[in-house]
Amino acid sequence: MKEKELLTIGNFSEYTKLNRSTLIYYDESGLFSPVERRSNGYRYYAPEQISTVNLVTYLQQFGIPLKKISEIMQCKSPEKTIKLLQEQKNSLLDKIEQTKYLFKVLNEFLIGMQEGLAADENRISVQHVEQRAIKLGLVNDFSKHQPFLEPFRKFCDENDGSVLYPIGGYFDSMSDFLKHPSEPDRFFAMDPDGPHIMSEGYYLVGYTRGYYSQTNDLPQRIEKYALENNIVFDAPVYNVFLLNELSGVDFDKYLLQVSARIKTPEA
Amino acid sequence: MKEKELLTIGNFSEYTKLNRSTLIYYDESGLFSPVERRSNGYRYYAPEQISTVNLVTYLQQFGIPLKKISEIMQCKSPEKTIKLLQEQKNSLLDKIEQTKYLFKVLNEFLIGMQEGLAADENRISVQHVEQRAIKLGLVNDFSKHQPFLEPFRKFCDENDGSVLYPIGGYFDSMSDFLKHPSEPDRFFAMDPDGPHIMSEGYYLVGYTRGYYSQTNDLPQRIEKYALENNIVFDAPVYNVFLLNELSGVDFDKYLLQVSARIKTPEA
DNA sequence: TTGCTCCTCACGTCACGTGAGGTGGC
DNA sequence: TTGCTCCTCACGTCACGTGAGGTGGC
Repeated sequence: MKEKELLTIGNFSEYTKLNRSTLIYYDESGLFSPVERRSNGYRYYAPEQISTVNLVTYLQQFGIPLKKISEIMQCKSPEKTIKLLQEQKNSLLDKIEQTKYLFKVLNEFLIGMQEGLAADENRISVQHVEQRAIKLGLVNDFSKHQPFLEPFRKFCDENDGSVLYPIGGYFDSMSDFLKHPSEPDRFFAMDPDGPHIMSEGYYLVGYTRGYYSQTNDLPQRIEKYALENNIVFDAPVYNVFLLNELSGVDFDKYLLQVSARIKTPEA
Repeated sequence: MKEKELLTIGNFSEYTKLNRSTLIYYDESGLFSPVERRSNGYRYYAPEQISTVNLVTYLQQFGIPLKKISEIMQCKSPEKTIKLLQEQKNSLLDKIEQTKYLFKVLNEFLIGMQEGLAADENRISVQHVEQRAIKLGLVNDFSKHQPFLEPFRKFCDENDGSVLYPIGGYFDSMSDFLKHPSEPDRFFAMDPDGPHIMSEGYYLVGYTRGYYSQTNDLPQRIEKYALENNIVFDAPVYNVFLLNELSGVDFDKYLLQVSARIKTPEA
């Protein structure tokens, strides 16, 4: 009666949706074995073992490695297990937050790329820009021996090594930008949860192609355009690479967008 | 000047927080290589490559395998990349939902275990139970050759193989439970998002130890207790294993909790 | 010259998946 | 007897981590 209800590995695999090789692996590693092993080596599982192996699958999905799961199921202390599961609860919460964060980063990437692809890159023009949350870094110090590296590293360290949004350069004023266009006063991250804002309003926007930190003659072109069109700069100036490795362009053709805040034009 | 700013693998590893061996692996697999390779085999990275390798790290965290990342960064079609990233956005959303779900499952496990550990398992008693969301399965058919398996499988298939909450047995009435205590009328999952409810009210609650689907003399004990105490059963009856593989008890000592709804006692 | 860094194998790890080649059950 | 299922190796995969043993740079 009981015998008749035992399942071969093939059937058990069907019921549990686990691959044969997975079941064999679990058996060999001592994590989960069939109730019966015949002399010919055949494995036979009891129907109730479906629940048991389901439990293994859950724990695994909670992020617990098989070795630990083995320990748990051998462990004779429920208090220890509860403590471990409590910790796992917290790590699941962390994972949710982390994934939400990654989602927003990905979104920023996409927005940037699409903006870059749609950009009329040879034109300099006044554009109205919506308010946007960002995270400003501390003031950069380019006086050290390695102009680019040290400040950049510091900025990364400020966010203590955690993931960072696409990063751009920030200049307090147009004159700063003109003086040292590849040495921003600060770095900033396009973090939609950031504590600072890139304020809504009118910006003079221009583009140029090149590798990171290359600005070519764009600063001069922007300055000239402003002069010719009676545009008065406000502060600040933002630099962002909209197209880069991701966009299938060559490394010396990355698209830099410069947005310089201006005094509202009398329209 | 430019030369001076190149970084050895050790420095680059420090800046990027990536292990040396990871960088070597990326180089060997053609995913990401240093700008310069000297004749002695030394690798030299440009500071700007920090951004590049950061991008790799992002994509990886989005859940894209390295091989695909390689393709993306070689790919000359931004449209294709955008499409892929859009898909990844959706899969991140799915992952968030899935993790939230797992969090709730884990919580149910913990609640069950703690209830099981705190239970006064030799006593039968009337307990007030709060309302709880659950998911009821379809009506079981135990007439087939494999009494337990077929219905259980069907229940799992109803939720098309997705993760399931701790599962219990549901009986339409006390008489059903007494007639066939190990063949519930339906299965149910302790899904806090489930469409059904285990309604708030008074239940006669008892416990017994044994392997899955073992009820021992608990049905009779409950019946006797009810008779002696003038308790009138309402419907339904719920069976749940509170302590199992997870709790460090032997497999023949799992703790079954039976909760039978009763007519509100005149207190 | 010393000590540190870099190099290249080679092997380990985790959780399986994929055959090859052979036997067993109905 | 046929065809299907089961078995045991052995090797592959993915994304690295960890030495061993040796050379190079300052």
